[in-house]
Amino acid sequence: MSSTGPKRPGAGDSDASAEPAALQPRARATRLAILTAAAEHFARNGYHATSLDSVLADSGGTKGALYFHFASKEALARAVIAEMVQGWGDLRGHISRPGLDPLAALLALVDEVVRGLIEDPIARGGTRLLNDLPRRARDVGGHYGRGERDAAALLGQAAQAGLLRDGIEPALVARQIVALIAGHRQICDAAADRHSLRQRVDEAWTLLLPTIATDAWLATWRAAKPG
Amino acid sequence: MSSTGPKRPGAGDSDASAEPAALQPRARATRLAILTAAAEHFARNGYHATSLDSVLADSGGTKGALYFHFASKEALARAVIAEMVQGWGDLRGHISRPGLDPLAALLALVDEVVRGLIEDPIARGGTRLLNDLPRRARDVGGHYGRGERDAAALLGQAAQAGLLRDGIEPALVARQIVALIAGHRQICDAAADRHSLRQRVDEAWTLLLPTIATDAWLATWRAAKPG
DNA sequence: CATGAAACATACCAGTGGGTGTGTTTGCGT
DNA sequence: ACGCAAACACACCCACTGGTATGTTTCATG
Repeated sequence: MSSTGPKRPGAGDSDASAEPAALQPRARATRLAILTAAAEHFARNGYHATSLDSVLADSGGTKGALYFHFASKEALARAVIAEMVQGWGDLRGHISRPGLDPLAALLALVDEVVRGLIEDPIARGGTRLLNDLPRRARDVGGHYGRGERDAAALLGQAAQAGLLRDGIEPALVARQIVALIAGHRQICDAAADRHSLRQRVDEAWTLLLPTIATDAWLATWRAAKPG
Repeated sequence: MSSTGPKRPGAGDSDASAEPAALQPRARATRLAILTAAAEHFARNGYHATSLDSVLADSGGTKGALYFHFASKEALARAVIAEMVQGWGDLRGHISRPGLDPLAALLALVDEVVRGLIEDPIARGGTRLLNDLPRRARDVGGHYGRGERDAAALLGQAAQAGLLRDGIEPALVARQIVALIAGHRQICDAAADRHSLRQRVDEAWTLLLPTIATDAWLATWRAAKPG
């Protein structure tokens, strides 16, 4: 009971992601192992159906290691989401290439997101947690809203660059794109066939792009895309 | 242990929905009360976070009543899904009005589905269960696939009636429509604002319909729709 | 090499929740 | 009225799980 013990990073105050950044390399490795194993279990069985014991069995860690790094199961889940969000943030810089118009950048961004939703356990677990976590524990609507704003920003730049048809509202289209991805991911997940996500999103683009983009942009795009 | 007891409808064989249809009116009432309360809890907290004690407290029933009608918690959840699916089946007949072209019928069908996703606890709980239920317990991809086939059928009729533009593939568009609805529902649910679902789906139509429907159909549609 | 904190390991606890066994009421046929 | 099954009520069980308390190892630092 005495508070003479060391202030453990996970059991600290109530902020979501402290990340003391003073972790020894071994600690970072075990933390990542637990986080990844947890994300995989969350992606497969959801939040409540995932037991910490099973996660620890897969990760090779123990209860002590877990509760040293994370204050609770909920904090562990939030850490998975935070890791996913950070990955999406890093993705922005990874996309920007010179000579890439805003619309093509949006295409590339979505492609990377889809890639993560298929391959990356963190992204797969995180997206599922957005719906499985109890309401108070998830930043309500914040993550989807951010995706919508990011897409709307790129679409706004595309509109100013004259790449979009007249009357196309960036915010509206952005909402549809995010919903499309979320919906297809959900359907693929329900069918246990997440690899078909790429094809479904490609089909969505073939239907959506002629609606929003100018003929000139479509011509250059069709000329540039493989196949 | 002796098998002299009555064969209880829920605890019967392994088929999903026996529905003995010989239930006394009181039994049907309690069954529906439990089913509805369970659907509400499933919709709010998901499958695993829902305790049978809490739904029984809400429904007024007891463990005895529950396990008389349903063999297990999983069977209860499957019954909610089955009820939702049956409601969607009945919806087909409820839509068909004379003088309604296939495309308008699709619009009406989607509108009724959206209405159910906002108001009907069975539909709200059932859709959530499609993702929360363990994989073996949910008809993998069957329900979404059926929605896609239904939409594709109506779009096929619309194409044959000359209501769609050239080059529009019914199956492809149907997949996008189902994904759109599923995605928007998911986003609205995450934001705890399910009433905005109608507006979001309306926005999707304003973006999608000009792409797939002929100008003639759009003219009559814009003339007929309120507002 | 001593020392204290960081980074784990292990045994254990207490609440919870799905499921069961048995008793009790309701309703229907005769 | 009587019997019997349907339809429920209630007490109980126990496996499981998140969390904790305490002991043990690793590592940086002087």
